Amino acid sequence: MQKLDGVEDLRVRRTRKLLQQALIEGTVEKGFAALTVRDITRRAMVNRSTFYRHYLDKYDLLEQHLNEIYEVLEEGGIIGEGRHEGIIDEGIIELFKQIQQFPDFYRVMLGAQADAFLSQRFRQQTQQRVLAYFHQTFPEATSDPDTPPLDLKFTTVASAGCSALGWWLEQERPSTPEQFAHWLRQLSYDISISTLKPKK
Amino acid sequence: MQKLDGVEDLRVRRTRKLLQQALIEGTVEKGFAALTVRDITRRAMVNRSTFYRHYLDKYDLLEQHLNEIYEVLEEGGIIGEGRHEGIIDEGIIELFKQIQQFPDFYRVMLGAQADAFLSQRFRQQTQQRVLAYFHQTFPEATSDPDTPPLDLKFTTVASAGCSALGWWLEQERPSTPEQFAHWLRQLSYDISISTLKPKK
DNA sequence: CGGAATGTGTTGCCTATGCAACATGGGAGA
DNA sequence: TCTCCCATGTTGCATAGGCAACACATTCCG
Repeated sequence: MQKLDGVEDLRVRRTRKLLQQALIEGTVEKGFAALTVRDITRRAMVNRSTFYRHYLDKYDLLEQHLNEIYEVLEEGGIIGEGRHEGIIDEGIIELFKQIQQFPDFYRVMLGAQADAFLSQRFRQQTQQRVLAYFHQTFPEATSDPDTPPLDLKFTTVASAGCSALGWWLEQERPSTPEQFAHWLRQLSYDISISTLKPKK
Repeated sequence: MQKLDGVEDLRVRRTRKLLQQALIEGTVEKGFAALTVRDITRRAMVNRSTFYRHYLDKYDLLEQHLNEIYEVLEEGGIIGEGRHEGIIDEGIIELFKQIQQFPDFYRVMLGAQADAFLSQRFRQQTQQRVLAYFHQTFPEATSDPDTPPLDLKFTTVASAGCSALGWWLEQERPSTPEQFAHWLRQLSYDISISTLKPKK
């Protein structure tokens, strides 16, 4: 429906935002599994039939919400077009500042009381994106035959990043984004990136 | 437009709620005076022209929001039809529980950094309502000629109640609604109500 | 077992809202 | 002073979304 300009209509953006918000809040309250489409639409003050004009079901809503989150990150130059160092230092710092904009979202995705389904989904997506990002950035990279395969390294980095993020979100007195980015860089750089030879 | 059933349309309720919410948040951020209709509608994700389908201007929005808040309180039996003791103990306790549902609202109305205009408006409205309530509840009440006139007493109670509420909202470790209601009862009861002779 | 209750998807019609354009007015700066 | 800019209100037309009703699947309970 209205693929092209429909996205620009204020009503469309508002409806989708309300539904996504209700998805997160609802998951916090009763968990993703127990959440019905009715619950979501009631909370969002959106008619149930309207839900189906945008999404196939609650899984589709989740999926699209994830995608839009990633788009925000990519537009911010955090993943994707950015410079290579970008993802290591300034990029990660930017990421964390972004995260502080959506605290509920990330808490449900990664925090201590994260929803099981959402958390798994998020990590899967993140792994895929990180893999794609590295393959695009270092298209012909190779690693020493003695070391683990590249994909294993990337996957490990992505997973470690998610877990570290979850830990960070739960700290009482969180360290600064800068400090945390530095730690994360140390943790991940040696695992995988140091052995790469960027083709550029 | 659509006075009767229009109120029931989900879109209408949603739009009004979003605008009222944006009013409060916007006031917190930059103050009521500096807030423009554009600011409000942008934040609420509502078209500016739609704003004027519901409200005359930002003052009208504020006025109607106040009225709806009071309606909620009255529906809850806190003011109005309630028993006389209602407003003194159980009623006040209920009121405070209600208040904890709209923390932002009351903080802007009464808290330490309250907006000057909103705060004044709210106190005015509250005084009027309290006056009307007492006159309706004790239609023929009289007071000792040596003591201050009834209206002065009522006004004082209303004002004191607002200030006490503001104080309560700013406490780090807020006392329970029950405890606070008890204090407030002691403060206000002797001022005015103790000398009344309810007609009913 | 059988029925009541509840959730999921879907459809057609009506309406609230978005959008674009306009006139108006006030404030800031050359 | 004369612009330029921005906020306010207002309007006509296009459309997203509300509502009601439906068929169907499911759970639950006597």
